[in-house]
Amino acid sequence: MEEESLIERFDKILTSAKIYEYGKYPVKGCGIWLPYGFEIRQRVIEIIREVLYKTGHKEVLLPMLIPKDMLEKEAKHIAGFLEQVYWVTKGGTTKLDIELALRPTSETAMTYVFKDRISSYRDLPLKVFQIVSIFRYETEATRPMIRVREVTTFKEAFTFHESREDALLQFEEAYNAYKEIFDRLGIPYITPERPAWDRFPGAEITVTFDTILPDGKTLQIGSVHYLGQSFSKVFDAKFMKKNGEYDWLYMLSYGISERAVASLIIHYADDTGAILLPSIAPIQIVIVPIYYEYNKAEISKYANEIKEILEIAGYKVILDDDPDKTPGEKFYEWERAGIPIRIEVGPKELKERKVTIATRLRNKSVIELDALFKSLKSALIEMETKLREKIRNEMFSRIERVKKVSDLENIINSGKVAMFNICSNEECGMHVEESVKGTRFIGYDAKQRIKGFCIVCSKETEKIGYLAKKY
RNA sequence: GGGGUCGUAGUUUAGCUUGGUAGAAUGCACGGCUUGGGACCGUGAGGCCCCAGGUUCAAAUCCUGGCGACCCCA
Repeated sequence: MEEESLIERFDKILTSAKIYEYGKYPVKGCGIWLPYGFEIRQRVIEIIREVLYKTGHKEVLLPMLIPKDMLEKEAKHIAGFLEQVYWVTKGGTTKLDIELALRPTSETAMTYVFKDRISSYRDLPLKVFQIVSIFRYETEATRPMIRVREVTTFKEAFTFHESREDALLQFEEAYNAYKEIFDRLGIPYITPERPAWDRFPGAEITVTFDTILPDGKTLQIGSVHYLGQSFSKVFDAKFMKKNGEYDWLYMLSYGISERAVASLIIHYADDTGAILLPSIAPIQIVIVPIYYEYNKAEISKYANEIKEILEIAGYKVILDDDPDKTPGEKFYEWERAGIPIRIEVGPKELKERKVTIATRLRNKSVIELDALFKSLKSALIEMETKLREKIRNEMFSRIERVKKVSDLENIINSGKVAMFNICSNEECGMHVEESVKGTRFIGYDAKQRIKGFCIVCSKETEKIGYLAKKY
């Protein structure tokens, strides 16, 4: 029998935990967020928003339709997207004079809108973002949540600056904001700076956040682009400097999509299903009462009592008192959904004023009701730290240091990402990429420096590069 | 973009080779009995067999095209 692929496994979790439905709605590359998945998505968005608000970004909302001439202004940009744009060509039966694109990304619309709202350096810097659907007619194989034609959750930020230096300072800030977001989400990552041939169309610098999935393939979960003046020049987006001269705006754009949710679910899972970090889980605790006919009322009362005190303490808790399901069935159901803590209360607990606490990692203990808060707190903290550390260690163990080009293939084939010294000569990067089929030179580590010699040309270098298979 | 595998009930699937309009498990509804790790018994609903053509007296089954899913390769 064929081994189950990572994507099939992922899809099963999405389905069995009732997070997301994919492959059923009759439009290729479109998924359905189910209520529970929507809540997880909301939690992720909440964290993204919080970090962006905190760092001075304002939220806006622009139209989804972009006129053809607007989208086509920046030549490299449109060239990069040409084959992936959905076009609205008719209104009813009337053919449109100017065709409208469903936004594949919003650089052009943002530049158009904000050029008239910025007239002086005093208006700068300006930092905005929106969370919207974007559309890309993917020609490659689509995949649930990680390669879709309607990206339903695209957080795209745009910033405008008076100088390259100022924009590059913001680049650092954006990088740090993204670090904070992914750190809080518990998604480990590497941050390569993309080689010239693999940059975002229209960008001068592209740094991405990539996570390495359990099969050794990387998934890009975030990106930061320095756009320079490429968009502001074609839209003639000028501002007046302090000295009275005009200059075009310097711009950045950076994005995160629902791939953040996907990587969470892929990283945090076991054979039973999803495992959610207590800090992310929409529901942290589920109470399962175990009652018999003779004591149903008492158990129910006890369970409700516990629920109330947990709610007052600020936990997100539900009581599953469905009389038609057995406790065992509930155990499995909530474990599949990834709820961190389950509390079981039955006659034994009632009699001694105790509760049973079971974690998603299947540690069970019986404790006094009086000790509930203390035990819960430590159980949640322990889960949170242990899980995060485990996932982080697992991801970094999928990176292998390589010294020779001839070793690359073995490393890649063993399901790992290769890491090596490499110089900034583009040809060396291309050579690495071509040395193992199906791989991409994903770039030069944006931060990490190690003294060594270029894996290709042996020139002395401090740069670190990565070769990987990509999703 | 190229190749492979596949598409039957909400889900997982049998049937396809050798044509005769479909069976199961699970889920769902109702009733009963139950409840400490996916209980059990009974009853019931649920299928344009992915779509469109073609071959045939007859197509889930054979042929062609399309749509969609998964995998591998560029």
